[in-house]
Amino acid sequence: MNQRQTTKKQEIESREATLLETASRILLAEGFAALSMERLADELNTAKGTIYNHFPNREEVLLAIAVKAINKRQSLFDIASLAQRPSRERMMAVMVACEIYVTHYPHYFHVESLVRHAAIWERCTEARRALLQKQEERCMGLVSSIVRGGVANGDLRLPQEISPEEMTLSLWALTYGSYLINASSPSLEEIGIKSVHRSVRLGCMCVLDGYHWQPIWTNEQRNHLFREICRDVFPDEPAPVDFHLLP
Amino acid sequence: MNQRQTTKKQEIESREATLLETASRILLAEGFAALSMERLADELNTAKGTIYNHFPNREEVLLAIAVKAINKRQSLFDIASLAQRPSRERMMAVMVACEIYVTHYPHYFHVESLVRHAAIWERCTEARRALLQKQEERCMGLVSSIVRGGVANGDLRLPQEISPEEMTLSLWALTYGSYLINASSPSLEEIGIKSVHRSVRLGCMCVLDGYHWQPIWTNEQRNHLFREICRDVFPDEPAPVDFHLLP
DNA sequence: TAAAAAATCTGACGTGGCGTCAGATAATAG
DNA sequence: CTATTATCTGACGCCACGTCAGATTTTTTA
Repeated sequence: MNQRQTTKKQEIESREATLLETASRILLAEGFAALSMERLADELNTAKGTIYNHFPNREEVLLAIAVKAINKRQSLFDIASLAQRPSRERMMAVMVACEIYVTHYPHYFHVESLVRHAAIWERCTEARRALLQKQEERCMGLVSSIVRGGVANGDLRLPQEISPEEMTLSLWALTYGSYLINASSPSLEEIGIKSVHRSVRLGCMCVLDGYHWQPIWTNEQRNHLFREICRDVFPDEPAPVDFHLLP
Repeated sequence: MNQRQTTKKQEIESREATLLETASRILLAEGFAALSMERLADELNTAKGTIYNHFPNREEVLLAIAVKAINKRQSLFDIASLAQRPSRERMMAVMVACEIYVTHYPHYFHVESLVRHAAIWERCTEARRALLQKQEERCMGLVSSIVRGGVANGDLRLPQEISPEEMTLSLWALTYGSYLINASSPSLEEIGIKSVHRSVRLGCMCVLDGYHWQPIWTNEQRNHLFREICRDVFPDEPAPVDFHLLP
């Protein structure tokens, strides 16, 4: 009896997981427009009403995927910030984490940005939105902690008027902005940008150097460390394509 | 006869303008969801079919607004890059242009980012998309030209491996990314970011300083120049709120 | 100026997806 | 084995999209 009870609950729970996987697959293969509740119900061999038992509307399904996405991102950031390395290398590990995320989980990145649009955001429940916000803040917090760590042990002397959070925002904006622009302007390469990844790396390095975060590396050192971090800090993730920082 | 001909054509043309104004108004006041073709037809006292004579679908109306938006942005960039000032000040003028754009034409900024999403982008005609792309590239080009100018007269010595376009991308990504994050995370201020404008200014300055673009300014000089540029280069635009760069 | 031709406008119509809900079915309790 | 509760179902009402045959207006032609 008790066994059956859990069996039923498990069935419902596992359906939710399958549902999100199916939705992700459709989204990745055919885009947002193709993701209809009818379609989802069909593919899951269930009725539309059942889907609505799990999510109050279509947008909320998206948000649920976005939550999975940010959890993945957070786990990558966690690994990066726990690396036993000097502060600046930990920061580089976060950069590597971003690159892995964007390269190997592009649909996650896509959903994360999609879900931020008012048309979608506004239709979601406060509860799930809070979930996303909290994780977002936690990700930012992890990066800010690395900055704080750098300040604490003297690798970095942040100007009085700049908080660690503001430095984090700069780096995140640079990264996020670059990948968004890249996603929507396929012609970037035609106008002199060889690789977005390369640009993001150079841009972030410039900001870190700009604030004199020690040690300042040569290009050779950067490349070497980049590969080392891919290998040692993220042994379980396939390494992102290694565009050389040097030409 | 000829007079009448032009009269009719003018009517159609002016309708298109009214249409876009009405659409902008709805969009600004009630968001994308509220912008339906029915609604547009109603407000213009015309039939739905007539709207479809102008635009093949709803998304294309958005894109048309985005084209107006980017034209505005381009005109601001034009003014900035034509200023009779040292290269680095011209670059700061572009930063001011961005701030004016985001502050005083927020709906334009919003539409520009909205239109980039695949769900909308894909449904638009190639012709109009090309229009937007071209203007986008022109805006990037204006900024790259300022970088080139700085290199040409020795204010800036760009590292071998970095093209002017890559530097432009960094600055643009930092700006665009920051404002997007700000738009979708109203809680930024709670986590230590006093003002996005301030963060963007500091971030861009850090990049410019990072590449040693001369002259390097003190905070006082930055603030002073910022106000001067608002006043002298953009006398026709209301100045953006002047958050001090210093605390 | 009047009739014919062309351009433009119109709104009813077909379509498709959203979200609901009364009734059917299955699970659990007594 | 029956009653109660939980879950599932799919037909339904609704709304907005985009179309198109026919009405209306404008332009051309004679």
